[in-house]
Amino acid sequence: MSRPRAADSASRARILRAAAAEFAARGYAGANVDRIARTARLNKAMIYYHFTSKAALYHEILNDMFGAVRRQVVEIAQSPLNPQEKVRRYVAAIAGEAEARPHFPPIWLREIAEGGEHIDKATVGYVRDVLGALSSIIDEGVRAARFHRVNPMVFQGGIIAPLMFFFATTGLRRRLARGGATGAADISTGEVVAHLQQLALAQLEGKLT
Amino acid sequence: MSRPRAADSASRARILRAAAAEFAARGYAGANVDRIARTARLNKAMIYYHFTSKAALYHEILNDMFGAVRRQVVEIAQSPLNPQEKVRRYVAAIAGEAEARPHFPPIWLREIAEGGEHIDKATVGYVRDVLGALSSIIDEGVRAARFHRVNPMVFQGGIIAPLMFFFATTGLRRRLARGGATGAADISTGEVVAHLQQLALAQLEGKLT
DNA sequence: GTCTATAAATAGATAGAC
DNA sequence: GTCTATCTATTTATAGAC
Repeated sequence: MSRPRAADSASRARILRAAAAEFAARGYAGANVDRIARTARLNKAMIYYHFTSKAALYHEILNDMFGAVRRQVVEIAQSPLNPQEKVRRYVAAIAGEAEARPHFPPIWLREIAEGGEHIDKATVGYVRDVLGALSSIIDEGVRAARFHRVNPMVFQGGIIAPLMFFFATTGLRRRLARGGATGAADISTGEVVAHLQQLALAQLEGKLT
Repeated sequence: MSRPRAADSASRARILRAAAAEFAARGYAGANVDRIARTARLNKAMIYYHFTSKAALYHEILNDMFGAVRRQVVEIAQSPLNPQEKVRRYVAAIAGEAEARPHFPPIWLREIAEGGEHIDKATVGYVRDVLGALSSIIDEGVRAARFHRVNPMVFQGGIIAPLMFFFATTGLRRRLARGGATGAADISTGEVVAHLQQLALAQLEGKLT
């Protein structure tokens, strides 16, 4: 049998963990396969035993991220909750999946910066489904006369971009605070999520005008 | 005299333009000095004639970006406008400087992703001043009993992150639209700026609760 | 100021032993 | 499954001619 046993999967998992950290810290081009191997307490050849290439390794990490978000968001959209509650959970779900993966926010930010250079068809599908689920939640609220119609892309950007910004800047904000910047210090995840939930609902309920 | 004449400055400027585009597209680690030289219609040696290193070249671009934002924002904070108008102009100023430099949003997003790895003391100073100016605008509004007090960092993140997201995703959004995503198509800069101005003021004026 | 040529280091990927 | 050794290509940086 060629299927990996427990010990094999363990080293494969170590590679994935090490690679996620490396891609997050240095980006795709800056990531070093040899360093990934050392972090995983293995050698370079093992990476090419488990994965076809540096690119394939990266895609696996990318699709785990976007796949996890899609799963959560589609489930929320199909649930029997009311539209307001769905929006709150939508925000919390993205925050939750990002917080569960320290590499998520940096990799997400870099992909946006590259214009989605490494985004393959599978990833495009995930993003399409996430935006589709969001659209259906908004539609449901509009039909129930509780929401105003908003552009899903503008709405989504207003939520996910600040979220990724805050998760990714934890270290930088500390540094800025030491450099004399006001109010850059620690803000809790809960505060930011609550704030963005409120902001999201205020937009949908037309409280801005 | 060793000061460059017109022709010299022209090639220096071409290097800076080419480098900005390269760093934006591929990130610091991914940027290739030889490709920068070719884009600038020069050769690699000329880059090391005008700049001490790849890192020095990058810092010059970074500090031009953050310096421009600081100049604008400090001027707005010190102007005799009312606090609401200052907030509107604050949002528009960041959008304006970003739009004037196509490399600005991608480089900004990448720096956030790296936790400000390439941010030197000069850059930290710029960011500190920008947050300081924002804080003074908020304080002014609070004293005039027009604004509620908000955390400047949370507030700033809610504005600049969506702005950079939208500028950086122009190409990607078209691709997602072709891939079947709803509402991902073209949204104008004016719309996004107006939306974020409204969102900013709604927060400060306590319209969210 | 601008070029060619090259040094010196680094990195993705593979061969082949165990 | 795991390793060492190595090939090959790329890349930052510099020497030196014009």
